[in-house]
Amino acid sequence: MESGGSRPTIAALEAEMVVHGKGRDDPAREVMGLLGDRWSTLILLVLATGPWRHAELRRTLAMLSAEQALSQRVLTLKLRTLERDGFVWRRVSGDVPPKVTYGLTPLGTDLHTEARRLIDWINSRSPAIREARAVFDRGQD
Amino acid sequence: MESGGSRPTIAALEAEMVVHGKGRDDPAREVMGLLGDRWSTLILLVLATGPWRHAELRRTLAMLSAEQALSQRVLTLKLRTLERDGFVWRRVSGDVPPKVTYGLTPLGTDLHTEARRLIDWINSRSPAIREARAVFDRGQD
DNA sequence: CCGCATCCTAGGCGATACTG
DNA sequence: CAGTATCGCCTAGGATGCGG
Repeated sequence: MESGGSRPTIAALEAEMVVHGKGRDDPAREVMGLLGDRWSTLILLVLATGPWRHAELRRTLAMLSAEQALSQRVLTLKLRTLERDGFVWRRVSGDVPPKVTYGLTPLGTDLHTEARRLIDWINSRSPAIREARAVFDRGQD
Repeated sequence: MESGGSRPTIAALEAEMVVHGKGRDDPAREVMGLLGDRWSTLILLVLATGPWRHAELRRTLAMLSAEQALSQRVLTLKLRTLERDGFVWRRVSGDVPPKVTYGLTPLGTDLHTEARRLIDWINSRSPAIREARAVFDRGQD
């Protein structure tokens, strides 16, 4: 395996591969993708305060995002993914009209805590990031 | 503001809004989106070992991802975004053929460290996540 | 070798309408 | 109220060819 990008560093990288995950269905890649999407981190943020019903959760998310609301369909999709991975639980009571409640599992609470650590770090660096952008844009004319 | 989803918890949420970021151009949301994409975390991983040239970096990324290589175009796009936000530097020497080298800035090194913390946590929980998926899929027939 | 322009496809996500 | 189906937009990102 020494024809392409052989380097002393390649050995270290191969050791890291396991950590990072290679496949497309790897939890690490998928969960990172989840946290990077439009709504999931915000959903975790709201559910961290306790259980919410679908419609109420949707209104609150719209309020917090200060943009337009997410569609009913998308909220269902996001919650379904979160539930599938074990971060969110779902409880149904009543039939018509249905009454569905969502909340964080212990695993979901932990995920929220971990994600918040990273988000807080990014926010702490946002002045530096904004400055870098300004410099970059100035150099690009 | 008391008609929609008013709750005791809404006050706590509004306090968090600032942390989480409201706008579309907020660094927190954008960087999380970056880390959630197909290649950026892997690029950080490789560049953490030292500076790399474009083509060599591309080959290595392809190797590590165990899938097909990312296109030249996409690598350039990703590196440009990373550079724009101050995580990556870019140095050109030579004209034809050009010789371009990329590496992590101190800020980029820190980002990699922070992101790794979250990725490591996810990996530590991947058995639980896989198990949740299995249970979920079984309940969905 | 590297970057750019062009073209194309898959998927994320919003809007709307309909069922139980 | 909650979920699903259908639609259509828009962006991420892959393939290819050109030019410096």
